[in-house]
Amino acid sequence: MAELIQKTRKEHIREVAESLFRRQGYPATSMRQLAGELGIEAASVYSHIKSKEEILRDICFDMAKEFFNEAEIIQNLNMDAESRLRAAITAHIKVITHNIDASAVFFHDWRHLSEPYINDFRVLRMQYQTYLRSIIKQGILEGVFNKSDEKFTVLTILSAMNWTYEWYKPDGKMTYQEIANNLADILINGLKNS
Amino acid sequence: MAELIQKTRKEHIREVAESLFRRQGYPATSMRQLAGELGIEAASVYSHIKSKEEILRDICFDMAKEFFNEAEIIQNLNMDAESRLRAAITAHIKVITHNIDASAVFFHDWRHLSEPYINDFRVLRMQYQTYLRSIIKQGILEGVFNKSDEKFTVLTILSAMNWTYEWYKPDGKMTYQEIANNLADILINGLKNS
DNA sequence: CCTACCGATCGGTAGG
DNA sequence: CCTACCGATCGGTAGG
Repeated sequence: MAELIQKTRKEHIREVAESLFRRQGYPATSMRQLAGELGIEAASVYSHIKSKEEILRDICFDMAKEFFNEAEIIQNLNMDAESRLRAAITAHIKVITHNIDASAVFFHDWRHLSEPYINDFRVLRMQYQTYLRSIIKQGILEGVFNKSDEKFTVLTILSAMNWTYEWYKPDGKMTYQEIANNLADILINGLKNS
Repeated sequence: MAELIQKTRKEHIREVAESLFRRQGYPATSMRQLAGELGIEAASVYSHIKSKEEILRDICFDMAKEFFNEAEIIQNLNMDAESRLRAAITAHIKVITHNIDASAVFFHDWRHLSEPYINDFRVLRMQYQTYLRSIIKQGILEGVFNKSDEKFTVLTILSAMNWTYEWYKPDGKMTYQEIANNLADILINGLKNS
């Protein structure tokens, strides 16, 4: 029971932190401000967390986990490259739009992690690029994607997807599926052999 | 002469600040650290600038000016939509890659501007989107781009372009023209009526 | 461009 | 979860 309450409180801290970090960035957000929005004293926050960076760490690595969970599902399905890329884009946009504050922190503030965490983070990033690259490679083998620079292609796909957190509004007129499909239309069409 | 020296020193401060802000972000960079890299005392920096935020302001609005200078040239040329979009992408990538540190600050740290500057900044951003949108509209009128959501299309183009500062290396194997052309190939091909 | 310094605020701890 | 507090550091100023 005590554990249940503590977990809920910690999740609350996490949510408020995500919102503050998103709006102001990690370094510009103080523990006093975080505590203020929670309605407690700054020192009290430390009953639930070890340090300010622990919060950032949790946000960054939990987000990474979300992306990889989706990636693993897609990798284990039997699909042609075009369908797989569309599925990968949809899954990626789903994770971003369903965790919009955490996504902003994930993309912006990972560089404020200290060693060795920042290095672990960079490794995960590379692995995710490798996953996307395998889809592009499959498409080239299938003869459906043109043979442009694979690394550049992956970076372009990531670029187009990752900026979504900057403008996506949960109550906007586009659902995440519509965003993903439009994005997939442009990117897949753009990569196709004509 | 005194003015010339002062101007050079101010530019030096600006360059070092761009590099530090890029690596650490604006809030996480202290004036003492900036002074340290310049080889002077923190208090001495204030002989050349009024405040820390003034440096950020100069970086952000000078970058905006660069983007708009290019945009104005392109708007005044007589071109079909496809060529105009390619020119716009090339110009945009040129500005980013030629000011790689300042670009990172521009995209990351504008939100640490105070009023009224942050609002001015947002207005400029909207104007730039309107400019890109006019190109998309032209393309739809010409029947070369498909009739998808214009706002979304513009945001996608900006997304794909703006992430470049994250991975571009001046000594990498791709020139900025190659990046721009590859990007234009994917985006224009992706937007085309088939 | 420096020394000397300001008030404010930072992340975090001790001890209850 | 609080009071009381720590040493460190912040952006910036006075006065030369």
